[in-house]
Amino acid sequence: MNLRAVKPQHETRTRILDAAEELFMQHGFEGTSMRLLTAKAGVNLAAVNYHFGSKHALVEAVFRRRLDPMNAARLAELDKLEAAERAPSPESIIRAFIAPGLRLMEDAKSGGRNFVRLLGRTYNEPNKAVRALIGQMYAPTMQRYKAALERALPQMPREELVWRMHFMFGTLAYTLAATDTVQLIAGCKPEDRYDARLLEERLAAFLAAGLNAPLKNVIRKAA
Amino acid sequence: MNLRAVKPQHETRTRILDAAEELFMQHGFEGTSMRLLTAKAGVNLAAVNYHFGSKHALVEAVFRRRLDPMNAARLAELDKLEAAERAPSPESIIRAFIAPGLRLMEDAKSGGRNFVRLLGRTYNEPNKAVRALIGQMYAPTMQRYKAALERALPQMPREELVWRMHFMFGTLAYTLAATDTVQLIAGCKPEDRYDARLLEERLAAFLAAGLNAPLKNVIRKAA
DNA sequence: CTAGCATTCAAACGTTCGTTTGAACCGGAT
DNA sequence: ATCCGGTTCAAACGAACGTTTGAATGCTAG
Repeated sequence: MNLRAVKPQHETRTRILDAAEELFMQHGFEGTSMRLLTAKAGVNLAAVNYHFGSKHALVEAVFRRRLDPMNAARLAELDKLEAAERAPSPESIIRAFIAPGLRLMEDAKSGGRNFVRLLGRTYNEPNKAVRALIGQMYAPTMQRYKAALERALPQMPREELVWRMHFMFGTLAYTLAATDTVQLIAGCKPEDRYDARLLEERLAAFLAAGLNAPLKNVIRKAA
Repeated sequence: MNLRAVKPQHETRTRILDAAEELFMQHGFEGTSMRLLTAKAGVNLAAVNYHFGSKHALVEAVFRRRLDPMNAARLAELDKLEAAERAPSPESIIRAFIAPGLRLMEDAKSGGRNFVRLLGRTYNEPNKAVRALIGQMYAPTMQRYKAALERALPQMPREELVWRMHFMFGTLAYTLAATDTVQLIAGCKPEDRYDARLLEERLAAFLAAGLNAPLKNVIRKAA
């Protein structure tokens, strides 16, 4: 009954998702028309509505395909970390969070890099529905990491920690998006742009230092 | 001859710019139609094309109105700093850079806050023309700050500095955009959300620590 | 008072958008 | 051979888009 199902099952779906990933990254959601998208995917114009129902549902599917495994990986890394040591350092927690994203970035062939850049962009997406979608997909992961960091930094005021997590999130988002705006300051070797190992070292060093920054004026004024 | 020019000169232009600032922030460029925009501004549909020429030219004008003075302020602050002390600290340079943006954020009445959030979003704007526009507006400022930081951190490899500036830029952009995505980690007192003094302390502490992070593994691997 | 100019206005332009439709197509089961 | 559910296809839908047009309007200068 499902001999066909083995090979080309949902092949059209996949082709659409891949094309959408790339085009959404390049032109944004509203900037990508169904005609351009279906042409790139090599499928009929009506295929998106047939397989996904609507353009918005396609957007949701694009994120769900990658984001669910990615957040699962983040939680798994944190589980592993907390099982290994009783009190993981802030830096190791940071690494657990950023590693899955960077891993996806290295994967250029299957489109992971496209998705990572798309994701970086979408943190600042104007469209409310899209932002809400991302927010609810991230919520469980963020809660667990927040709790882990609170345990790792018991002396830090909760409010300050929230802000520093916010800052970290911004750094990661902007770095992953890695638009050509980077050229503003330019000067890095292009071949290093996508070296995830190197980037992880750089990010982890920067973020860990920022997260552990002395509290100085902050404490007094926040009180 | 220009009695009219004194009071309502270009009043329509200003109304359009203000409305565009707010709507672009809320819905993005492509998500904001001319009809919605002109309705909000209380002007005729054709007014945008009459006064600005096209929608894209309006986008450019929106940025130019705020960005040119803001970058001028950044350069002025750096001038003042370098005149006052022979070797300004990295943190003081950071403060000089972020202060003009934060100052704009405090100004809720004249729409400065709208613009700051719009700007934060636009660093990751998919539209190539818009990104190029922003890039060229920022280029001179970035060059001067890069040079200043190189002088303040002579021991840091140029390439590493570029990355850390990149990280800083991301943090700032994300923080200014301050979408409701912040709610992800939530927990901060709402009234503090727009306290620029407090936010400057938090940002400066975080960024200075990140910028000064120990080089550790980075140096070896980058070499 | 009137001629001239910048501005505003309602209406329409042609294009492109996301979506829908109904027929055509294709294996596998009856 | 026949039917059938799942899928693809060309064509069309109405709506919304950015822009253009040409007449109306209001002010200023002569």
